[in-house]
Amino acid sequence: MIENKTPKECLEKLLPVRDALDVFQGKWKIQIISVLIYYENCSFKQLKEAVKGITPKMLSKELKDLEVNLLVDRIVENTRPVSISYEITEYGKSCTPVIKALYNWGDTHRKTIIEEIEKKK
Amino acid sequence: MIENKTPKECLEKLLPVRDALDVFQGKWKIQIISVLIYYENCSFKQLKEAVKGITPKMLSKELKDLEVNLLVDRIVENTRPVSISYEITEYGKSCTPVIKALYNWGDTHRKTIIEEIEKKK
DNA sequence: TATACTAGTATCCTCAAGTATACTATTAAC
DNA sequence: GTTAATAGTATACTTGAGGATACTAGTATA
Repeated sequence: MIENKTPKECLEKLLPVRDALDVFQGKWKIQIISVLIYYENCSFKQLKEAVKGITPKMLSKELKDLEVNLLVDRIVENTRPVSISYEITEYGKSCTPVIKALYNWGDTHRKTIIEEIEKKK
Repeated sequence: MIENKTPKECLEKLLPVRDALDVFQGKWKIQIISVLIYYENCSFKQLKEAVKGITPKMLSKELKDLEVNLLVDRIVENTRPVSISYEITEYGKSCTPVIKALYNWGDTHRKTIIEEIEKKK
């Protein structure tokens, strides 16, 4: 432990991280946001297909959570039949750096793990 | 949905994100890594205090997971009594951009939420 | 009228994450 | 030999995330 670093400062650095983790908690939210940033908007069905393995129940629940946090809009268009689309909000797009960081790390991590396995052979 | 964007490309962009999420899953790992990046190394007790709310059982389990993923080292020093410290590995430091992105987002998010509440008054 | 598609909801279930609390081994200091 | 500190482990429990499956409402189309 480095002595000039204080528990107080450590806690202060941790608080915003905890806030972010609260919002992104779980297996699906970041994935849904990623897909919506990629496509800008898409239907329930398209989301369900893009986020592999998610059940309609979870997708529905997670979308509601994301709406509450102002990251996603649910748009009902008055066509016939009504078409519903989910859009990333401007605010939702602010998640891009988080997703990019996760992408880069995940990409490197996969390569690192493969290297480790090769070494052990 | 933007037509020139393909489900295939979308999936490719999502895969590394999923890999990262797998490793960071849960309420505690990112927080532990954050603290260890801040302090570089610290004892079990210091970690327990820095990561507010974590129980020794969870901390112990999460540290083992992080060791398996090569992000953290458990160092036993042959002093008397033996002192044990947890260190972030060089590889573990590669999480820094992820944590910074989460920090920045969480910081902004808190301000955004406060603004929203003010608006509604 | 029957079939099919979209956008979900309803129900039941499992399991792992996380909590609460107590306890242990080792050593030091008094 | 008693108290205290560190580094955990043990046990019992709860809860919610997530999974599996089936179902519904609304509309279109053949």
